[in-house]
Amino acid sequence: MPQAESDHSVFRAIADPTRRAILDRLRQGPAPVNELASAFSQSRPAISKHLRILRELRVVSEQRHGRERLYRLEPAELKDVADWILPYRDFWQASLGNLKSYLENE
Amino acid sequence: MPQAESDHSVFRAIADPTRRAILDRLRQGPAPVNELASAFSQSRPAISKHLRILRELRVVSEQRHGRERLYRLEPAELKDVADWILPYRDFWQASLGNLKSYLENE
DNA sequence: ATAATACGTAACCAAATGGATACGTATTAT
DNA sequence: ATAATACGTATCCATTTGGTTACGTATTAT
Repeated sequence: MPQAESDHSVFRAIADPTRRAILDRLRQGPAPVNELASAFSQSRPAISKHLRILRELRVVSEQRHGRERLYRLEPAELKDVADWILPYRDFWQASLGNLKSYLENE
Repeated sequence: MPQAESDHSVFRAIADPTRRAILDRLRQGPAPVNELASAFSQSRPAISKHLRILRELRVVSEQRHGRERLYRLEPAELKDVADWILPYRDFWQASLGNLKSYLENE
């Protein structure tokens, strides 16, 4: 039964490099779809699909403005990622500490 | 030309919930494959494939010990994720700040 | 009223993903 | 020497992913 339980977490959202780039761009402020599409040398529908995924996971919000749709960063959901990664921090800090000790020939 | 440039970043590695669970388990110490496999109700080869991906991205290391292979967490590469997410922190803190102001009826 | 613009969606497709089963190999137990 | 154990890998398969082109619709410009 090949079924991956279709993970709809924000981890999937940021797995794609294009979506990460979109989010990075949106950190500098909201943008309409065309601007994003022209920035990433992909077709506009492709970007639309990425935006749909980000929308459904609440990582961005859409605000219609005339015939444009402004996409805005909604970083709250990204906190899940930060929370997940936090405990690992101790580990690589420990590793760096060990390396430091080693280099200092302690 | 459907080619996603086959992203081999650590973001792909942690996109899968099983792999995240494996990493979470390894935070408590190294483990042989069978222990991991039995923990996740998947076939052992499936876990082996996940471990291969984590190995190739240097998120875990393998240490042969007799006929067992101990897998150990190597969290250094996860730092990329932490570094990427860091700038977003300002955003959701700002959002929380706004919410706080709003609730305090400022 | 008509044309142009700014999107979303549908349909389609190749490649990647994630799983299973079958098999091979090195190491330990008997 | 033989059997059991602990893996990795090969092969296969269904589903998902990420892209395309074609098309429809709402809004603005002429």
